[in-house]
Amino acid sequence: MGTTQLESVPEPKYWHLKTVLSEALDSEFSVGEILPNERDLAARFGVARATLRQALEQLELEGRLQRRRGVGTTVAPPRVGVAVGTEQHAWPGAAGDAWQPVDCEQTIPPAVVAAALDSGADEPVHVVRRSRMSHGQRVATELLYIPAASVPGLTAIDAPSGPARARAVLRELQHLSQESQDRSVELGSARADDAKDLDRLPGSPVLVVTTRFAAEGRTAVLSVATYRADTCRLTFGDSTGVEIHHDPERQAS
Amino acid sequence: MGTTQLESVPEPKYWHLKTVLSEALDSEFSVGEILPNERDLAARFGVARATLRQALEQLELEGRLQRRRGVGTTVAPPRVGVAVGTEQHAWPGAAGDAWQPVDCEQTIPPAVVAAALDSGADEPVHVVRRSRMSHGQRVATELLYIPAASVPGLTAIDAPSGPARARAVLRELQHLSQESQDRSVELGSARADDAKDLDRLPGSPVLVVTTRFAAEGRTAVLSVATYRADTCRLTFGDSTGVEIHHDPERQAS
DNA sequence: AAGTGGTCTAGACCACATA
DNA sequence: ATGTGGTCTAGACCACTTC
Repeated sequence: MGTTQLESVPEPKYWHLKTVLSEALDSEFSVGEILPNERDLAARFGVARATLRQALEQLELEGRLQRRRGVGTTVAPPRVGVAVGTEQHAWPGAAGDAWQPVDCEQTIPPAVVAAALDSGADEPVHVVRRSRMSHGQRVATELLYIPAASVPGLTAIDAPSGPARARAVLRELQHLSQESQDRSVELGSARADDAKDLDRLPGSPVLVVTTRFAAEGRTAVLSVATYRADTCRLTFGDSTGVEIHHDPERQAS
Repeated sequence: MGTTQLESVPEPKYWHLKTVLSEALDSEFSVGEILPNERDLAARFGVARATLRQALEQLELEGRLQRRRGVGTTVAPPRVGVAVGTEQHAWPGAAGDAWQPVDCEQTIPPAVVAAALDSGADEPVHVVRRSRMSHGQRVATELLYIPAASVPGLTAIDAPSGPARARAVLRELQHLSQESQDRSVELGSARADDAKDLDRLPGSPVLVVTTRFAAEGRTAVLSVATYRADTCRLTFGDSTGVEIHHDPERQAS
């Protein structure tokens, strides 16, 4: 065929825009620098603001940009690696883990959680809330579901709620001997309360890490940890993790 | 306070819409069923189509819906758990792994990859492309970057490219003795070629699993695997993984 | 040809942060 | 008060699948 292949599959404007912006970020901007506002940027590229926003959204999803209402759009630092797989046979709350107890209450868990705990559906459990900092920033919140059977020695002498209670529950947990732990990671969107903790808007993308700790043949603890997907790279395994980000579309030649 | 708290923080329409739809999906629809089209749905809820789409986008992100251009919107099955952390000290291509070699070529890697391989920036490497099926569906594509030094016994007698070549490279890899492997997981958006492999549109959310395999004190293989974030739940560790999805916003009472 | 989801426009108003 | 990003509208046209 002697004919020239001219854009038989024209790429969407926002996609092209994203590529252009991405290259500009690499070459002309430095971390923390603020970009022109959306209206100006849209005008500069000759597109509607909604189209420009579609490109910005993807760049934010990829961790290249950070947008804050009322403030502006800034160039994001590279994602921070947060270790998830380390403490192999330790319980939550073991010495030196990265989490900070926030609160604790005793309630009936959601149906899906009760099922995973294979406890009765109406059985109340301890729910410990913790948060995790990294590089001076809140990167995750966690809910720990702990059946009463997992902390038999727990007394009522401590405060019925609050950080002190949370620490008491976790302390009691250390007495169990752990058999195994299963972990899974999936994409989710932040619930209202998690979003608030993470300083994001509700619905922002998060990585949900669900861990089930087993002891004495049953599920002793269920942890649901919610990490900011825009700023976090979850690392597993032996060492500190690889650092590969935003693969350029084309290979260097 | 005797006053009634009336929506001092009114939630966005699309957020409320998402909640309503989510509940409808739980109670009134079954997996695979097709929803009314976007124009009808928008009219039914009295919102603009763009607003309705914002709700649908989030539900798709959470793996509750599947949308296909020209076809319609269907209720998605629960996410499939795909094991990522199993073969602890095995190389890619070891007997019984879940991957299928697709192609192989020898090129200069992107700069970020070259850096992670700590090889010279202009050093060509073998790039093996593989794909992974699960439950009859393509769930991931992978690029393996393998420096020539990692496969010293490789001969040129096989085809210079194609699946046969890929298998030859992987076979050669098994001779090395592995020291460690690091893994990390982060959110990304599908590049054009990956999107095609995964039967998604470019830019759709993916989970990028980067694994570095070490041998003889250096990086022997770098794997960048791209999983469909809408359909996959990545599982690690001892067993098959927990199954918790779409936590209802409020706890059961 | 008809129907679907995907892209795009040119506006408007709102919530939030900052000065 | 001003400026930012976030939400929302009512259209239009395009790409794709199916009939």
